[in-house]
Amino acid sequence: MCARAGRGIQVCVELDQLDRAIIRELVEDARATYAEIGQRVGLSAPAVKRRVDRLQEKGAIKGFTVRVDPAALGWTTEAYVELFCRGKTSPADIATAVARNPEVVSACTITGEADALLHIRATDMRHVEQVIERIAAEEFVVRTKSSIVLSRLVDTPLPTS
Amino acid sequence: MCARAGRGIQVCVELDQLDRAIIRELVEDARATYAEIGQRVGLSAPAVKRRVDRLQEKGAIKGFTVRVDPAALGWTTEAYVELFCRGKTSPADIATAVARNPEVVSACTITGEADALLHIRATDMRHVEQVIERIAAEEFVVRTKSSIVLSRLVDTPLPTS
DNA sequence: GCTGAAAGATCACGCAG
DNA sequence: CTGCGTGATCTTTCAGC
Repeated sequence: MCARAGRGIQVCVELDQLDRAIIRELVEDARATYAEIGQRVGLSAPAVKRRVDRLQEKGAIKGFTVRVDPAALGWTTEAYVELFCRGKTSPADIATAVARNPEVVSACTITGEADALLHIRATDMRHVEQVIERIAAEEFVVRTKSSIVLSRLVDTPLPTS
Repeated sequence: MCARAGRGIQVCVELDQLDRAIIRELVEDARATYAEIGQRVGLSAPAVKRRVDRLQEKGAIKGFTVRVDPAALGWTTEAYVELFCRGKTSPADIATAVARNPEVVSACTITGEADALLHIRATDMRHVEQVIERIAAEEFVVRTKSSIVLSRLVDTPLPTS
């Protein structure tokens, strides 16, 4: 994933400072015009477009989307669920089981006592309960441990530095 | 946040099916043209734009961004950290402390044994350790419990239903 | 990086439920 | 009275060079 740049400095997929500046701008406002972005980072509009296209081809930019307020769409309740699985459960098993539940917005295998951690968004507490029940019913799940989110303090897709 | 609609049915900030369809399209590709979105949802381009503007004013749409591959930017390591705080620690205290660390991409107070759960993105394991140390050094933090992410299975901003 | 042709955004206006 | 569609105009994109 990471390659060695000309000067011998470790750089990830060859992103220079201009690429990073462009991405910063796009994270802020992905509908800004190329001319506007170019002005901020010191490039012409076509140059910005070429770099954005290249970043998309390289996979650094995976697409453009909209920042939505979950509450406005009715997703007012969220929970984190630790999954304790039996002996030989593969990440793939967990992935397929979890993929059947659209309410699971994030899932990963982790170190520690639990095997996986899920992040669930639901419409209300009853809905959360239903999702947890459905997941707990999977044959490889031994036990679950849930934490309801009381208040969200931070939510950004990436570190802002 | 939620208001009562004409017929007495509970609707969140008055989003109808067309608004939801438009948001679905924008989540998929926020750089799609209004004409293209209009074609998919059965509206003209100006009508789509008007609705998008209105959704932004209402706060349902908070902005447009780019989906970035964290690994491409060097954020290859992630961890979840449970925070155990002393007696009377307010969410605001946690928020301000956590805000000093850009590596914390998500933070919330939760039910259960721990008081808060943080999601950290870092460049490597040493970096994770540094961030945890810095947070653990906060005066109100009694103890932390960390889980390193082994492999990410799911990562979407919102439920896809 | 610049330029020109093609495409999209945006606005005012007229019209329907 | 709110909301959609149409057509004119202005801006942006994008492929030459």
